[in-house]
Amino acid sequence: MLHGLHQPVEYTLKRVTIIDVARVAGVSTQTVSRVINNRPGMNAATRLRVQAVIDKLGYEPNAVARGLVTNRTMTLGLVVPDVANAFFAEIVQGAEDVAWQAGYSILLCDTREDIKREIAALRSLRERRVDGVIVCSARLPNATFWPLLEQYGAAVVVNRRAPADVASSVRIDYASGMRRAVAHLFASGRRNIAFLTGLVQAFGGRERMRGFEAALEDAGVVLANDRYVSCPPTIEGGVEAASAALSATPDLDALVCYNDLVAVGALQACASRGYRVPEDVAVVGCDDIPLAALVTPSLTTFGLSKRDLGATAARTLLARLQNHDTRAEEGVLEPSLIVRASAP
Amino acid sequence: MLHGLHQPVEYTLKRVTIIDVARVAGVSTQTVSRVINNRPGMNAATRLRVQAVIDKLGYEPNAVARGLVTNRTMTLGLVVPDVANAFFAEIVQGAEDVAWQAGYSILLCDTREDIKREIAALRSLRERRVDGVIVCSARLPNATFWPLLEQYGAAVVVNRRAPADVASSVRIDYASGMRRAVAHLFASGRRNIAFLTGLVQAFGGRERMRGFEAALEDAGVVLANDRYVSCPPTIEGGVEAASAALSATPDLDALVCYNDLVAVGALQACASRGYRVPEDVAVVGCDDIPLAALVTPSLTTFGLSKRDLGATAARTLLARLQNHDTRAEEGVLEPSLIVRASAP
DNA sequence: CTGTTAGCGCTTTCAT
DNA sequence: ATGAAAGCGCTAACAG
Repeated sequence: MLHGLHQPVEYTLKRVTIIDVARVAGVSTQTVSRVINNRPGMNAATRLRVQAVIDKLGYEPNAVARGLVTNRTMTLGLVVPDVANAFFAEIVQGAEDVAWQAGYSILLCDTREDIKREIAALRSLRERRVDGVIVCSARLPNATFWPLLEQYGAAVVVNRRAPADVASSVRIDYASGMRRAVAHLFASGRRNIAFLTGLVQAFGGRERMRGFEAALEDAGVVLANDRYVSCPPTIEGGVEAASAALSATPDLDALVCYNDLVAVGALQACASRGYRVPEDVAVVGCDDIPLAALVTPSLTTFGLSKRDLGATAARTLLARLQNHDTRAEEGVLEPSLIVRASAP
Repeated sequence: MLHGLHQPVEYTLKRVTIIDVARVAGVSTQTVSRVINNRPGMNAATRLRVQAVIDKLGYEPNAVARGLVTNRTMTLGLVVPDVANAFFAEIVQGAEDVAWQAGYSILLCDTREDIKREIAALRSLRERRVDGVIVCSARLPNATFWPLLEQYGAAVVVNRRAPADVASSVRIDYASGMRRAVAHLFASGRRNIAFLTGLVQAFGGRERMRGFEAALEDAGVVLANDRYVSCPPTIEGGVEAASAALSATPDLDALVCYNDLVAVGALQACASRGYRVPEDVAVVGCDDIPLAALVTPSLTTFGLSKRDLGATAARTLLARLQNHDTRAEEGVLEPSLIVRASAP
């Protein structure tokens, strides 16, 4: 085959390597390596000459080859159950931002709330040799979750507890937030309250329950069992649970909701049954998603920046990576109460 | 150093390699490689024996080493301007899902609407040797965008045109959607309309404008210049632009909006100025984001599943990768008109 | 059906 | 301040 004559562009073009640069610059590959890694102790003129060749040839370091020898990929795994959910999308954004600033990239796995896929994702990320992982997983039982995390040199779980030898943890203090939200209700004279609990098996659900009961105890209030209604954490779930609660106790004066979606559903149920919010019934949500400010009446809720949560998780992971630090951190972030029209 | 006696667990544990498996199983590394890659034409007993050793040792293939030799990382780059925006979050989810099913992982870059970061992301993904990229970029000018894409063997751009030798393209037919939405307005007797255009420099803005003008021409309607009001693509932008339009033309009977956020803003402006929607003024949005169904009155809009859009982009990219196919594809997806209360 | 040899592109270690 | 040699863990190409 004759070279250079009407040769078609190859589909997989051979890329410029460190060897090409070294040859053209008349130095060893080692010297080129020193330049691209910005290592000190080099003749300034040599560095400039090599850099010029790099630019001329359009050389780009191969991160895969580098990863093989250094055993670091500068990549973090991020596992979320549903990126289309604004809650997780913002966590992703916060984590990606911090990682990016530190030179790390994010391998994203959306498990679609599927436990099988969560397990598979954790395995795939290990094969890809990520330097660490951030995992948002509410459903996987500890007994299978923790051994999976232990295989990582560095892991951070979000909104869940983990033993210090397994992973670091960054979470919202739902208990405290819920306690203050319910206290706010009592302070404004509400007594006849019900709790739309969501599904209580997960960490966040249990924490909210703890906070709710702490607030009751603070106020010396005791509630019948039918004031607790479990429901899917969705608008539809909220509609149904609120309807059930109002049927059981028609003179209810407040609905405490698992999250803002449930609260929006509660708003709709109140409207369709002729209850005015907040005059007849106060409604409080949880998480402070963007929608909370946009519905009518706007929602009293508590929460914090999910972007901060993701950023904190990433910073925790990077600290562990960069300090070659083995001890786990526990970050518990305090949410703030946002008082709007639904429970003034 | 004595081995095995109170030896502390190393921070970076030496992992099991294909060589370890080969030695324990009493075969060559090649045979192990054949097993982990499921290659046909092997003695079934050998395969089983090797597999048993793999399981016992907990061997996990090193994707980095594999990537170095095969020149394929089974990783796709995905660049979006803002994952916290539901529009892009759903695209990410659709793309991730398709990629995952095909055994590919997603390296996510959120550029935060920053052109510099977009360029840097495209470079970083190249260094990481992704097999292809999906890029959502509205702002980067063609003159800098296209050369960047050309460096990739396979690229897909979303909601933007690209020359066939640069990238494939998957986009929503905004022009057609807008044309039908405006026709719907005319059909219900509206004549006195204004267009809150967003910022027109980007592809989507120009396409919407094309569709809007086509609808005018279809109906034989001519509009004064002050019926076009540009605005940021946000709720606040919509409030201001709608206010301006209603001040300029108090007897307006319809507002066509760049997207649903602008339309929500228009709704708020109408309410605060005493216009009833849809009795006095009809409002139509674009994109059909989840919020569109939740506001009061609910929003007439057009759009399609963003998840599908992302999935289509990923499928287009994978087809190119898997068929070693060099030719670009053009996917133009037709949005559907969703008639709700704001423009019945 | 299985083994041997070579090498992917880079950094590490040790010389010079 | 620079270079030479070795090897990271794996697969491709060929041989047997």
